[in-house]
This record gives sequence, C-alpha cells and structure tokens, in this order.
Amino acid sequence: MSKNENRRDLLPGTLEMLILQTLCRSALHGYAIAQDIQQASGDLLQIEEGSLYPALQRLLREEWVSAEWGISARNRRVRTYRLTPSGRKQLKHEVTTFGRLLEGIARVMRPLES
Amino acid sequence: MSKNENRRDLLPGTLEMLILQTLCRSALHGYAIAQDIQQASGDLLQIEEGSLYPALQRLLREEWVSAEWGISARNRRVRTYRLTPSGRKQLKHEVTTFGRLLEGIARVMRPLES
DNA sequence: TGCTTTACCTAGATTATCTTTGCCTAGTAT
DNA sequence: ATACTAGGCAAAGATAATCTAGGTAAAGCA
Repeated sequence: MSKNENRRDLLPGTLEMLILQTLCRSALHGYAIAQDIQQASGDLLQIEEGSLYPALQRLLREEWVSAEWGISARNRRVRTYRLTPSGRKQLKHEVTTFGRLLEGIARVMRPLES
Repeated sequence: MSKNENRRDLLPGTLEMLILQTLCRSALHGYAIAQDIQQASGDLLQIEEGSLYPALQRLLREEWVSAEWGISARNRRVRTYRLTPSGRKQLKHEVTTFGRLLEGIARVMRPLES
C-alpha cells in the first residue's frame, strides 16, 4: 500500500530561480514553464502545479514577472509570463546566493580536500 | 532601519545531510555541530539553534543518530550525538538524492552547453 | 554581584512545497 | 451526441522545514 515513499521533486528554495531562469530564455505560459523545466533537467526535476502557480503569484507580486492573457498555439486560453528588468536583476541575485550556499555545502561535504 | 534583508543561512532541505555528514567525522554535542558546520563552510552557512535542535530530534526519532549525556571539555553538561549504522546509510542516500537534484538544477541553469 | 559564554530546549510564526480538488475548453474517439 | 483525454488555470488544506524569540542553567571572570 505504501506508494511513493521518499521521492523529491525539487530542492526547496530553488523553484523561483528555476522559473526566472526559464523565463529568461523566453516568455512562456505556466503549464509550459513546468514542462520546460522538467525537460531541461532531463526529468530530474518535476514541478507540481500546486507549487508552480503559487510561485508565479509570488513572482507577480514582487513584479519580477509580468503576465498577460492570450491564446496558445494549441488554441487554448493561456496566461503568458514574462521576465521584467527587475526580475532579471533578481535572477542574478538568486544565482549568486545559491552559488554561495552551494559552495558552503560543498566545503562541509568534502572537508578532506586541501 | 532595515537590517538583514535577504540573507539566507542555508538551503532548505539540506540541514539533515549536513548534520549527518558532520557526525560522520566524529561524535559531537549539538552546539558544537552548529559551530563545526559554520567553520567547515567557511562561514558561508550558519545553523540557528531553533533549526538545529528540532532537526536533531527528527534524526533521533528516525534512529539515524543516538545521543548520550556527558560533560564537555569546558566542564559543561552536554548531549553528545553519534551517527548510527542506519544513519550512515541514510547519509549516503541523502547525498545521492541531493546530487541528483543538483544535477537537474545545473541542467536548467546552463542549458546552452552541449 | 553581575556579565558573558557555553549549552540545552520549546513555542509559534513564517514560508515553501505537495496533495487534492475544481473548473473550463478543444480535440478526438465512440 | 457523448465521453474521454490533454491542456490549461487556480485555490484550499496539509505537511514540513526553518527562523524568531524566548526560557533555563551552570561556569568563569571582573
């Protein structure tokens, strides 16, 4: 009866960075953002819709992305998100912060190398 | 008036791995674990006590660490934590998972390299 | 005496993610 | 016609992890 066990979809605290980075390449609608990230990661990451949309709301609130309604290539009503200039700055900032934390983790995890 | 702003102490979801790794080198009491991680990371990471002790409780509950009371070199009452065999297995597992997620993130963040 | 450091711990708030559910539309199969 | 599937948006509630803030206490020093 136990089913999924321990599988983790992504590293908490990195979703916004991933979204901003994805939008940095091209404006996309929500559903496509999730697919894009999953594909680009080679299926190592997966974005649940219940994580995605709240995250997009946060990004909108901070004005790091803008959104407008439109029609997709598949003829569906879509909301397309676009990186703002301030969002681009934020992306840079998050990349820096993430890199710093990662370096810290790396040092703790391999403490024996000079 | 604004003071610290955005500073992040660590990457959510990595604390247990860091603790396990630290205890893998030697048994330590709680306070020392936090100091050790901070030092080993070159001050890039910082463990708040309000994060540390709940995390240690979780690790105890899962029996990934054991604990016993004693007296420190500074003559203070301390609770010393030690990695269990099952904790060592868990550490390996967490390292693997973390590596996988990291690889996924890396692919998303540098999509242009072949 | 009082201050600082070391050391433990908990409660509550905050935040992020996941699970679940709901709604709607277009295209396709029956 | 009807049903099913995929694409698309979003909110509600649960769960989990971290942070803020506090409280306890003992050792050592001024």
